Amino acid sequence: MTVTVAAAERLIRIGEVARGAGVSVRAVRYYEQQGLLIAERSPSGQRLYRQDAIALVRFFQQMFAAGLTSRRITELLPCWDAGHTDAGQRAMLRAERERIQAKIDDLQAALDHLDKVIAITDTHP
Amino acid sequence: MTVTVAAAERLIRIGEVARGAGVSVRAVRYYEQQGLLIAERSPSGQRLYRQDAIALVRFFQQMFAAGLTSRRITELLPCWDAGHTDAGQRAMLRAERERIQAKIDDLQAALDHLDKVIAITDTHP
DNA sequence: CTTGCCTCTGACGCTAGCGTCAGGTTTTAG
DNA sequence: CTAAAACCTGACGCTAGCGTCAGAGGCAAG
Repeated sequence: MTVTVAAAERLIRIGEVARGAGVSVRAVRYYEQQGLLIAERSPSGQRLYRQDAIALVRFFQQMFAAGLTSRRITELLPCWDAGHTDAGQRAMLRAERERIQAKIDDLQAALDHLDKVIAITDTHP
Repeated sequence: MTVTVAAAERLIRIGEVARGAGVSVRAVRYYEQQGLLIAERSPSGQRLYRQDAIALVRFFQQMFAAGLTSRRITELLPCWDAGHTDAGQRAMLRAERERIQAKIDDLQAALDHLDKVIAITDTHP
């Protein structure tokens, strides 16, 4: 039989989350407003986060950079921190994966294009 | 001695440009407003383009997808269709190149991240 | 001539992820 | 105790690449 002793995790405030993840405080509040990041509240109303919130915010940034909306991220969060995933969510994961791959290909093509221009302008000053 | 006979190029109207490049008519007008695409005008005021305008619009789309603004594209256009490039423009070209490469790397990291999640949700339904 | 499609010039709307003030409370350092 | 720093809730602003409607003119076909 296993006894779980809750290891009284140290909670951090919004400023620490923001600095830790390299975003603004405003951004973190925005994530909460969008339902991405639920925070506990201190008696006085201040937001309290667990340390892994920092990693989570970094993850949000990465997904934003990949072109996902906050809406999509909320829909996919269950795949992330819970074991529960239904068929629809797995399909969405794959769809986003394909979108990102296509975007990478587009960017690579643009890069090749630019490189050709650079080669011309360098040999042809 | 060479005599150049101007091969009376057939000019096309905005609709044909838009359909050819797969964008909206509104988009083409917007490009003109941003100084990306200069058009002749018919006596009645309609825009007239050369056929290579289609390829140019496709190029704009590619650069937009790569994260360049219309402003940047106008600044870099001289590198493109003229032989004239100064040091500043070549530096900007390289800077944009680096931005795109960094973006590709970020997207690849996001893709790898998503793939790990997909692997977990697939083996762990 | 008129029907129907294309084009024109404004000009306002939209989205998404925040930035940025305003005005007030809370926590912390000295 | 007090001042600074951090936090709170609204709420408006911003950017960029268009979408979209309004109202009016242009152009080939039948």
